[in-house]
Amino acid sequence: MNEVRDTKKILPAYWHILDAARELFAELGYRDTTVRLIARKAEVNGASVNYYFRSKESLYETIFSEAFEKVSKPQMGLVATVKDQGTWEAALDAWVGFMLGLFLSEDEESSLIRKLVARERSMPTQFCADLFNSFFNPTIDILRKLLKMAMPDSAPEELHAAFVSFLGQCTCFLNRDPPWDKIVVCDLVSRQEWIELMRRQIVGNIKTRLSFKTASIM
Amino acid sequence: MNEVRDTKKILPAYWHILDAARELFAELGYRDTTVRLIARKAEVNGASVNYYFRSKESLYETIFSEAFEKVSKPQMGLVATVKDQGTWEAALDAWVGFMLGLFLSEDEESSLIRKLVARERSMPTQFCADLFNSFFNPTIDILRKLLKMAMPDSAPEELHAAFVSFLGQCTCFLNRDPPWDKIVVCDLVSRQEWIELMRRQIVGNIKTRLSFKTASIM
DNA sequence: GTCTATATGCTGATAGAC
DNA sequence: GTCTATCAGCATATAGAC
Repeated sequence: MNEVRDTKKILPAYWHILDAARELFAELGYRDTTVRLIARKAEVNGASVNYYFRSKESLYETIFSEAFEKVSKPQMGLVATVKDQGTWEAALDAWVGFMLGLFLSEDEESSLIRKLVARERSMPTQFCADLFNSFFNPTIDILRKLLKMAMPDSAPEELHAAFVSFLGQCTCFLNRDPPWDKIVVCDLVSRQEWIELMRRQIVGNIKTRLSFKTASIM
Repeated sequence: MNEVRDTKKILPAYWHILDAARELFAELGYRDTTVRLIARKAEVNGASVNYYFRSKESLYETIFSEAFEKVSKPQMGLVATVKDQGTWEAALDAWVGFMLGLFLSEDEESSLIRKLVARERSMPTQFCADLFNSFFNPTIDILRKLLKMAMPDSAPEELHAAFVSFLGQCTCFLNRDPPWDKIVVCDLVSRQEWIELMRRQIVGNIKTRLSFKTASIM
């Protein structure tokens, strides 16, 4: 930790570049972010970017892996929830809450993740495979398991339909460039209340359907 | 009609450019599609592209408006369904079926629309506003009306949550660049069966919830 | 109408002075 | 470590020969 702080004092340019690049890659995507733009925003010389980071590509990789390294920890907590809890309901609540928190929160870390995932979804770079292996696949595998617990007697294609339904409702918050932001966010309530409302909406769908089924049998 | 065919004979280069550009814009997006690529694919000289179409931008506009002009007609049919039908159920079925058909069908016309919308959602061009005015806003306004009919006593934010839920489940099929395609499509059934399955999944959610509510009151 | 040649500008990256 | 100057490459677009 002290190491990091010391380096910040010794190499301010390095950190300025990293901060500027993070913001620009998130805002404009890999393609439209130029080395010159990064240098100007970081208030350093253009050549410094390639001096500290070998290339634009390697700079992106640094920012990319750093961002998803942070998020893999709370996600592992979700796996624990599944194992400890006998029922799927609480775990499903936690899973949807985790995803909505990641894609709807406004804090810097969540916003960065959301924007990077959104960019990789519509214009994948060579690092998209890493995103899948280290973050996305493990996360959605949890959802698959939970749905299998919730709907043990359903056909594979029905399980998959429920899976896509959940995923679609969570990932629709990824793209929020204007004018699309007007559609998926809600000005009527606070952001935190909106997350809660959507969580109840998404999880409520399956809960109601399953309890309805059970009620019909009885 | 004969006019068009005659022009195709007289100006084959014009149509070759249009065909090549349509495919490339859909596949690579506006930014990554270059005039040189279009010319090479159309097997014409590079200067011809700017000769027939004033600029790359104006060529994109031609393809863009042409694509969404075609799709506005069946969408108007949906408005008629809402007015004729006393109930919201059939109209909601039709609405979701229309969206899924547009975003999950493999025919050229649907694929083009889907890819253009996907590109405009993640990296909007100056024509994104047109897309909203002529196609997207009218279409989702129908959904808003239908949900208001289905849930007349719900609070505005609850209506909006249901709205986002529907939209999310339909729009998750927009981005299908590998490896994301593996997630939202289903190899277990035919594409047409998958559309039907998802339609029942999406509409079934709200139907069950509402009938459950009604059953609880009784 | 179709071609070659070229203008102009931006990209990532680097060589070499200080 | 930081700067200026510059490279090679590709972008859109156009002028002018044929």
